[in-house]
Amino acid sequence: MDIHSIIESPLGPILLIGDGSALTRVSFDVSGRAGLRWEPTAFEEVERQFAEYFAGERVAFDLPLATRGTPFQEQVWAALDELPYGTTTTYGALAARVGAPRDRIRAVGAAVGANPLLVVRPCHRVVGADGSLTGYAGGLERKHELLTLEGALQPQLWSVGG
Amino acid sequence: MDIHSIIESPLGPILLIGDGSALTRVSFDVSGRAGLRWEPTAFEEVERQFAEYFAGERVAFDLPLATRGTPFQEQVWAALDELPYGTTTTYGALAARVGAPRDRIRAVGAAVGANPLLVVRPCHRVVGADGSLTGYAGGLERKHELLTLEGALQPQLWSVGG
DNA sequence: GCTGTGATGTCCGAAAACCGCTGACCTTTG
DNA sequence: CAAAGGTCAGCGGTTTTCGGACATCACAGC
Repeated sequence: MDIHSIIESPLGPILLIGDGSALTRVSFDVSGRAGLRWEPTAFEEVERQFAEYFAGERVAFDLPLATRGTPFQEQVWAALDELPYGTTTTYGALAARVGAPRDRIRAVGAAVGANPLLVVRPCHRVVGADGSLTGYAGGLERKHELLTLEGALQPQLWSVGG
Repeated sequence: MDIHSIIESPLGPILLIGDGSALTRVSFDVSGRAGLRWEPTAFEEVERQFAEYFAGERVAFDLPLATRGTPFQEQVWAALDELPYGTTTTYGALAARVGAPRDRIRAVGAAVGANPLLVVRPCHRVVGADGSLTGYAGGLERKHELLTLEGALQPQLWSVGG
């Protein structure tokens, strides 16, 4: 049975789920934790790193992670892990990075959308080809706030995210 | 990763599979153990009880079991566990026992056929309405020998089994 | 008796339908 | 001309649907 905890953040409560030795999910949707054991003490290190991140004092997470996806998803997620703090890239550039032809871009988008580790695995750093914030599991508003925190948004883009 | 072993019996080699704490499969088909760790010492107690059973000195197994099936299958398998040594029942009677109407008898047969724990979970004690041995994952001959060992076969039925 | 046949429930695998955090193109609009 | 909005192609994943296979049994016909 997996364990979970909920921590507070400037963007609202965050649900953390783990398998006892690694983090398996990070979500802004705190529902859907049926059958999980409540064990907040197991997430103290995670909570500390999140606090530092939201304070602008941490640019990368250093935590044991364990996620499971299809080979294609794992490939895309691995590429996500290499996006530096404070930068953005496009779905098209990400596709090129994993060697996917132009016609698989949308599949890449779906894989990004399936990312189970919000914030920690920075899928929020992927934007549309024209710089627009196209989608985010935690809501576009949170994507906007995360990128603002990281200083990745150009002023003129603020109006685009509208 | 699951573990396995193979033991010898009067009916030929038997494949045992376990999850480390319970028995998950017993089969006369020793193929299909790819990716399983060979760990015979973990099955010493199982082997002992099998030896006693085949020597006619044991009428019931007492082992930790762990099998997974659909709710319907679990229901049928639970009924199997209550069939006493040396007796037989019919698919129809078994169906009635789990509260299944006449029209589900064939489904009960399929569930019996999906039993992953041969011998231990005595699916060999289920015969046709007319006493014929209709089917067995280990082959009808072995079903016949098991029932003979248990003294459950009437002399006139020998000819039925062929 | 022996054989053939039909009425059914469950399960599995294959196939198909459907949905997405896209991007390029085209049309419309001001 | 620029910007906004609609359309569409193409792919991976997930869910749904569908068809067939059965460790049956009763009955009819021979």
